[in-house]
Amino acid sequence: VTTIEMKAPTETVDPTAARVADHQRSDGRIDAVLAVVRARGGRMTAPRRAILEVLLAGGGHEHLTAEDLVAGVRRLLPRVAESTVYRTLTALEDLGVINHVHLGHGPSTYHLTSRTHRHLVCEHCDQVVEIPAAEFAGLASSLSNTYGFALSDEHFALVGTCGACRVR
Amino acid sequence: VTTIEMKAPTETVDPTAARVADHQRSDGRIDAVLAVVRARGGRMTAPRRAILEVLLAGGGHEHLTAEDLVAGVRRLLPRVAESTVYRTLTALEDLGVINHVHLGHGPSTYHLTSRTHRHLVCEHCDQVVEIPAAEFAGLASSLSNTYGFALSDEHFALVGTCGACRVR
DNA sequence: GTGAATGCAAACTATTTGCATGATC
DNA sequence: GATCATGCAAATAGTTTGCATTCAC
Repeated sequence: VTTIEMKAPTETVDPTAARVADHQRSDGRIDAVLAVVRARGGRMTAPRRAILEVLLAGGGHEHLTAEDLVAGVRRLLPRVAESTVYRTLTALEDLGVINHVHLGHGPSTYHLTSRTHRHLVCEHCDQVVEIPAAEFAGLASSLSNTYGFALSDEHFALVGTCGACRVR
Repeated sequence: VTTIEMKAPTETVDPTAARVADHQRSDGRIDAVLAVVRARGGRMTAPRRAILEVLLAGGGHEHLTAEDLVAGVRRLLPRVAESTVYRTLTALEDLGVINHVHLGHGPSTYHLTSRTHRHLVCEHCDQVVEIPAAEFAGLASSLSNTYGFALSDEHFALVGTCGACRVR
C-alpha cells in the first residue's frame, strides 16, 4: 500500500528526520512494548518480537496488511503461522499499542497507535493520503453537539477521488 | 441492521408519510428501474424483479445485507442463487440505481441511491444513525481546497460511540 | 436463435478456531 | 510445572468465478 503523508500547511517538522529517529529507537521500542505485554501477564516470544520488528520497520509509518506482516515475519522466522500473526495483532491492539484501519475494500491494515491522523483513499488509484486529525475537529464537535455521537479516531478511511485522478 | 433516521433540526418532513408514499410507488419504481436496465441492453427477469421488490420494501429505507436480500428473494422465488443476487447488485450499482455502504465490520449493506445521507455506526451497540450529508459540507470543501481530494458520497460509515453508549 | 442471465458448485480472500505440542515464566 | 503461545489444519464468512443450461428478446 503506497502512502503519502501530507503535513498541515503551518507545520515545519521534517518527516525524514522523524523516521531516522524512530528507526534508531526501534529496538528500544520493541522492548518497551514487550514490557507492557509482560506487565499484563503476557509472554515475550520470538514471533511477537519479529512481528513488532516488522511493524516498527520504517518507524512504523507503513500501513501493513496481515499478509504483508506474515511475509515480513517469515523472512526472520520462516515457520511463523498466520494465526499467530492475527492473534498477536489482536493482542497488541487490545493493549492499545497498534490499531487497524480499513482503507476502502480489501484487508485491514495495521500500524502503531501513536500518530493522530486520518486516511483518505482514492478509489481510482488506491493511493492513501494521510491528513492531520485536526481537519476533523469541526465535524467531530458538530456530530457530538447535534447527535451526541463521539467520532472514533482513524478507524475507517474516507473514500473519494484524489487530485491527480480528478484532473484525468 | 437497526437504523435510526435523524432529521436536521429545522426539517419538518414526516418520514412515515414518506414511507407510505414510497411503498405505493414501489411497483412503478420497479418498472422504472427495469426500464433503465433494458435501455442499457439488460434483460428484465424474474430474479431481478424480486431483488428490486425486496430492496424497495419499506420504501428502500433499509440497509440490507446480501444475506438479507437472498432470504427475502427466496421467499418469492426459492431457487434464486446467491451469485445471482450478487451479480444483480453489482449490475444495479453500475447503473447507479443502488449503492452499497460499509457499516463498520461485517458485510456490505445495500440501498437505493436516491437519498443523500451519511451513516454513523456505534461500535458498541451497532446502531446506525443516518444524518444529512450537509453535515459533511464543511469537511468536504476543506479537503477539496487543502488536498484536492473529492470526498465521495456515503460509501463508508463513520464509526464511533453513540449518545446512549457514551453515558453508560 | 443468439446472447444475456441463471443455478449450481467450486474457488477465493480474509480471518478465526480447535487442539496437540512447545516454550516462557 | 503450570499455562500461555504456537503451529498446523480445518472451519468460517463474504464474495466471486467457471460453466452448462435456461430464458428474454
